[in-house]
Amino acid sequence: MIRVLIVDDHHLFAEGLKSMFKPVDNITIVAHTTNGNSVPHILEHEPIDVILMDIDMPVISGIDTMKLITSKGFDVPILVLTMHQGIKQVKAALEKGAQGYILKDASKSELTEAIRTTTNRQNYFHHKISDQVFNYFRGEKNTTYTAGIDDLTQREKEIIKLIAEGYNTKALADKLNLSEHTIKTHRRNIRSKLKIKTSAELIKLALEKGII
Amino acid sequence: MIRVLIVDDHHLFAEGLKSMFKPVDNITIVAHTTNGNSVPHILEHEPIDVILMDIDMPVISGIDTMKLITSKGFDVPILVLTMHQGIKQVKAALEKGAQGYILKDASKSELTEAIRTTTNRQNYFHHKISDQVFNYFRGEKNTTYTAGIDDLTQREKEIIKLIAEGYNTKALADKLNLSEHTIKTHRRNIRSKLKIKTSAELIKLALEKGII
DNA sequence: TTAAAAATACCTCTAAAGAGGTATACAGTA
DNA sequence: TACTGTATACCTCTTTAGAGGTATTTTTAA
Repeated sequence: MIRVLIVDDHHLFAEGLKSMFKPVDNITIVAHTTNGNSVPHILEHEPIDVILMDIDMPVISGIDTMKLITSKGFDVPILVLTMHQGIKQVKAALEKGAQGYILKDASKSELTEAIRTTTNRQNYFHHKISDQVFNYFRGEKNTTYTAGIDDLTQREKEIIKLIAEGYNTKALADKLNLSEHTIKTHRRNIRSKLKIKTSAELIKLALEKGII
Repeated sequence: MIRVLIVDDHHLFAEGLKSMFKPVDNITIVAHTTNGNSVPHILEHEPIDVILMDIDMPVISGIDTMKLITSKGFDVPILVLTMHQGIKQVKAALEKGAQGYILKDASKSELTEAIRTTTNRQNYFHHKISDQVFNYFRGEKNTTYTAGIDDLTQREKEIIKLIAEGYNTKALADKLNLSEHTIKTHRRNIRSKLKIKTSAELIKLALEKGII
């Protein structure tokens, strides 16, 4: 019997899945949480074969939850189950070690197959996803997309967070007790590292990549 | 036995609900469609006590589906079941004659109660919704920081998406074949509606609230 | 301990955003 | 019909961001 943990803020969805799987499917939902932060605790007390992970959740995102799980030393295959089919989310999930990616408009049989496949440490990608990934890598020279994000310093990340809150250069200088020149230099370095031109782009990237 | 029709583009969600209700609940999902346009046909051939209606669907929206149902002369109570808790969607649903409104993060018992209540032609509103409606009619400034988001027009949302991609005013004007003046006006209206000052804030809000 | 990385700071200049105003055309609705 | 919301467009003005330099101090890692 495959023991599944669901991490999803939508109760109904989780309850629905719980009811959907019968003993004959050899799949059972043993736990459900709406808060990714509680996942390590669950993993300590309950044997879990695979995690069904939503991405878009209020307290902590699925991506961050995956980071948390890895940092705590757990090694459980994660099947991302979400509505989002954006290439950026897919990529972020892959980078954080997701074993599979399936959309919420999939059928039961597809989900069953996905759970079985990922539990066995094999990759599963819904056809809608794999098509996108294929096209993406076909159109991309080199994956410079994440390039730079890991180069960001703590100070730079701190500034990004404040920019997202609406701080401008002057306000940042006041807040951090720095000169506006310094802030400008930081902002320039950030733009340069991430290869973007506007703060709007910056915040989008930062949110998608979990910098914020 | 309450006979339910689900209109939702997410297969898994519908299948989950189908499995969730047991005979003892006195509720049964007799039909499921992902396309609102097929609802009249289903209603002609199948006795339905209540419709579970999603709002955000690709071919035809839940709101438009409700209009369609009414225009064809059908009189079936509709329980809106969606992720959106924006006052605008709630308002639109109410205007189109929805009997109830419940969110996808509700529990099974809440959904069961909602189905029973709406089937009996009584209104059901999830507490998160009724709170919002109450505040709205009291004329309160949206203390929940969803302020203004539901007031955004399609054009404004389109522009927000492009801003997040790094388009500046001039690039937007080119892309949308508008004058820079028009773009500036749109940007100003967006900032005004969302009560923010920078594009960075805008994108953060937009991503968090699912506008993008 | 020295070299590299990070954080700090200053300079000039142009491009863009933001804040204020007003106004017309058009669609849908009461 | 009149009203409302939306989209469109133009005007001026100030503030901010962005792009290009260079350079010092502090921290961290080799």
